[in-house]
Amino acid sequence: MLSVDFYRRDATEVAHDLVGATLLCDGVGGVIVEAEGYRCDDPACHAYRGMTPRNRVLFGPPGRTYVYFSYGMHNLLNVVAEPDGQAGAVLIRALEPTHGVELMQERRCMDDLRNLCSGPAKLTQALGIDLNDNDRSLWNGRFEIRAPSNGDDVEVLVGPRVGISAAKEWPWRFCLSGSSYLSRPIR
DNA sequence: TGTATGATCGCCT
DNA sequence: GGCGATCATACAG
Repeated sequence: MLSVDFYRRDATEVAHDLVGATLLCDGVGGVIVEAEGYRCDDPACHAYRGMTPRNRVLFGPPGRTYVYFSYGMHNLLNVVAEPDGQAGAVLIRALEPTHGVELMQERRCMDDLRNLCSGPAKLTQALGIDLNDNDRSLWNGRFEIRAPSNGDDVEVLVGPRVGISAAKEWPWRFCLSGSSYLSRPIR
């Protein structure tokens, strides 16, 4: 189990270190194979233009969920991560399904493991995450993030983030090398 | 009160 | 590779 201090660091560092960890929601989930960091000094970060009702959780303590609704139909899951006095988060973009695969297949209406959690909106659908899961603790109840087991050799590839219009080139997307469960390949 | 805009996905060509 | 779906949010007037 990761301590709160793990999340009390720069969001880009936390994003890097979350690759290889296991994310579970009510026991359903898998290994994080893709994550992106968003810091408060970053034009693509929701916290960049100050606090609003939607993003207020970004300004609260690290180690909580930030879920928001996008494109009129998708929920996206973040983990709040920042040093004291800042605001930032890690977008969880893809999982390798390992726990509760059948349930995820039902929710996604498909069997293909590679398509179950290979995108930020796919994985929230597979794990049954919606706006009600915003601002939840990672230590009480529904959510759990387990560190990679000791000795696991995690090779992480770095590249530009996906789907944003600002700060496109900043290399704050982190992927598990060789994974076939990414939302898209990394160059 | 009105309008533009998405940290996307899946289907179409 | 292109595009439509579909609506909460943010911000301007």
